[in-house]
Amino acid sequence: MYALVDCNNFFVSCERVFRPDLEGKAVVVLSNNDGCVVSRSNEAKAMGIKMGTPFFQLGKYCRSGLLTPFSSNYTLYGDLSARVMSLLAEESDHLEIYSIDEAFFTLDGLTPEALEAHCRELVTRIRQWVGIPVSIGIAPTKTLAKLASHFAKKYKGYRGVCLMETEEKRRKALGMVPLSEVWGIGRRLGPRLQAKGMRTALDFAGKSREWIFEELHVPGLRTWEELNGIPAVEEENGESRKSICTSRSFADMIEDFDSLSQRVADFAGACARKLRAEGTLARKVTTFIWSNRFREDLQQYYPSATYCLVTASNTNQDIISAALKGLRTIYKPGIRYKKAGVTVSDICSEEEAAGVLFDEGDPLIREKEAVLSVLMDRSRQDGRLGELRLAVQRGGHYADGIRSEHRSPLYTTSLDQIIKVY
DNA sequence: TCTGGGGTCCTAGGACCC
DNA sequence: TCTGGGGTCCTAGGACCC
Repeated sequence: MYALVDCNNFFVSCERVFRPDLEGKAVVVLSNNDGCVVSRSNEAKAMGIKMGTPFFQLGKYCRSGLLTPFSSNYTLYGDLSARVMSLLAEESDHLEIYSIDEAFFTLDGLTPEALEAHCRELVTRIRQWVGIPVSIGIAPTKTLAKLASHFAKKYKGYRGVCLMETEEKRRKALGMVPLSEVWGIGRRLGPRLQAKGMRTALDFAGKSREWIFEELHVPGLRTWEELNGIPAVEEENGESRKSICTSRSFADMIEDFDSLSQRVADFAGACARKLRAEGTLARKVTTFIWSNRFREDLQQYYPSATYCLVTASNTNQDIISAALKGLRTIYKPGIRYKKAGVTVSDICSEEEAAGVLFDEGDPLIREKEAVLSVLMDRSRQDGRLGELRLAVQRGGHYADGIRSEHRSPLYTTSLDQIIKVY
């Protein structure tokens, strides 16, 4: 049996940990740039505020005090997530962290009832020790466990834990769930299947294997098997990411090459830093720039360019210069750009990168550049020095210049704040 | 005025090989 | 005049997830 732990309204719950006065009130957390709603309290959901609503449309609620908005504070959410996950790690045999607010785990040698009792205890403990409300679903496959956790969240009677262990419960649950709420059926597939007369997850699970494969191929068949109690979703090997992306929308549109290249250099620098942090290197660097897709009156343009390094690297110099080469090939004057980003891919470990046959670089220079990148990392962390960076970079935090007008303090990770709180 | 960011997997089609 | 068969690898685009 798989258990799925899902933190309820996670970002909002994180903000409430340090603002208990907001319990029972309508609260939303906004995306970067204070762009749109990405997390809602139950009260905000009840007001009819949808996921993804542009924040500027909620001005009337905020001004009248009916709604409290927060800019996103990922340092805070990451820290509280780590606390929840470490608690779960202590209490389970095999924990698979699926996202910032979700994790699967198994427990060997327990009856379903004992597992359910254990999960009830966990719900209580996580609420007491970390302050975050969670729901847990237990079922024979991950997709069913996800469904069970939705039930646990939706119906108070479950007291946070829904066990779906029998065939009877499975069929009953599937019959109640609209198809589009199933894990793996998204906003395209849902309507498409509905048009074919399917309404609930049970309708879908009742189709023949052949029909599903013909219509939906491998991914659809996986979902179908999972709903029918056959495990088909593998664990993701979280060890090595296959790509790393850093991108931002700008508060204002950018037209000139120099400003854009400063941003791209900073995004590339952030990608290089993320590579160094996990001890990997990349061979491909993709630069992309986007015009403003909401401004139909302006010319649209969404180009990207990939530059392949001869030798995999994670130094600021290599990644930034590759990203700028890409930018030069796609930049077109006269377009007003709203967003840009850099993705590094074809990622390998240091051992794999070493011993390349046709290595064109000078090893001594590479060594020096690697040392310089490490010094740049340190200069960012150590406020005394000021930030050491390449002249082409804009500097400061790469997220500077985007709106963040409702940000909460770094309650758990800034020493000043920790002293205030305690 | 203001509309997010970061991932994964699969498939089809093209380029290339012998 | 007539022009095969069987592979692999890469990429772009589309679907999904949080």
